[in-house]
Amino acid sequence: MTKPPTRIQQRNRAAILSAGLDVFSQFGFRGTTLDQIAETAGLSKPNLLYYFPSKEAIHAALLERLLDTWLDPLKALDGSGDPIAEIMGYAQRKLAMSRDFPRESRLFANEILQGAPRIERILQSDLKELVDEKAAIIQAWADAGKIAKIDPHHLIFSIWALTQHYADFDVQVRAVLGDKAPYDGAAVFLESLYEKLLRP
Amino acid sequence: MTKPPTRIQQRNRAAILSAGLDVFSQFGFRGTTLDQIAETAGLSKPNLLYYFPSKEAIHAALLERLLDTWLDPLKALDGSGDPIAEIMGYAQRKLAMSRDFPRESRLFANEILQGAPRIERILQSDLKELVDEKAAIIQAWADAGKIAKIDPHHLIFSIWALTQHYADFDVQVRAVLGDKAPYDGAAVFLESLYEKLLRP
DNA sequence: CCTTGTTTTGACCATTTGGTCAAATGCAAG
DNA sequence: CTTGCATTTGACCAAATGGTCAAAACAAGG
Repeated sequence: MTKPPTRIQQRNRAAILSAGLDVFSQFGFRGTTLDQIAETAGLSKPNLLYYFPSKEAIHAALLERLLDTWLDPLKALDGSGDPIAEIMGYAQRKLAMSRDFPRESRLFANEILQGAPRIERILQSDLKELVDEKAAIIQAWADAGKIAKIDPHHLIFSIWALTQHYADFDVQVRAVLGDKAPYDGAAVFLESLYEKLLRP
Repeated sequence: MTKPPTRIQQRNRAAILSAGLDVFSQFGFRGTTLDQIAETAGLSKPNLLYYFPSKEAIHAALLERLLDTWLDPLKALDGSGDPIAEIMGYAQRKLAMSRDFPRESRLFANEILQGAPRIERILQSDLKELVDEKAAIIQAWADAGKIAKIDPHHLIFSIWALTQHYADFDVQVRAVLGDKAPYDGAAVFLESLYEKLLRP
């Protein structure tokens, strides 16, 4: 029986994960040092390693937590709902995740950029399975004439690309937009884009 | 007067830049080691440093070469051409760059993800200027009723996001698509998407 | 084949990095 | 206040890392 974590454990583990998210999402696994995480978390390096056995373990914990929630918006896409509203809702939920959890988005992006060594399996099994399932729903909608005929896989890719872009390329977006806030304009743009793309 | 490079110099500098592109584009600046580059280039580490004075210098040379060509497709967008064909052409050129130069795309993505420390200035000056100029052209087309009324900046972002996604998230795309080739489907999808989005 | 400049390398160095450990400190229940 | 466990830390280590340097190997023209 594992003992329940003390208050100190909860606080420090949370601080480490948040610090790790900060640093890993910016520099990737190999570009991140334990000292960086320790300093960001406000702990000494040996103290870090009292809570997590290794750099790998921190990274793994973050990835696991991420994968748990990352696909929720897609899972929520409901085959019995209104097609256009469902897809639109998915895109907007995903955009909200970019706005509210940009570090998570960048952590994921970094992992994929590096060839996804730690999650390739999951991509090929769980992710592919989920996407294929939802793509079939979208295909059925298209076949029934409820939405326009488009490739459902590329439709899903387009939602990923368009929404994550605002988190992953944040610096570039802000450099180009100056001081204008990105997300309101993005929401309007996406709404209009998918409205026109999906209308049969 | 600087001496012309010998054949050996040309060959080795090219090998180093190609190796650096391989490694930097995968692991980012901090995640990359000189030994990795040296091994990929088939040279010893001191020999590497005979051709480039430092890791920084290799990275800087790559970024400079990249920025030179990266914006060419957008520069080619012609205000006096046919609006829809021009934008469509830009999207397809950009998609071709993702297909033909995925390492360059990932090098850029890595740099932006890390906060663009080495190119933020350029983004804020040159890139913003270019984008604003082309956005004005697109805005004029919209005002004249030649294309639909959409936010030109977000339109440009959408082209970046949709095309670079296939290079930067290559692993994920292939995991989901299985063995189907991504780029033909992507080209068709983009064509249809922008056709519908832009038609007034 | 000799000279001169180019290219390559083995040995080396200081710093950084991931990680260990024994000892010290903090803390809460009895 | 003490005892026992949780927490923290300073000192340390081996390996990796970016980089240097003098000497060796090589190439080409005279």
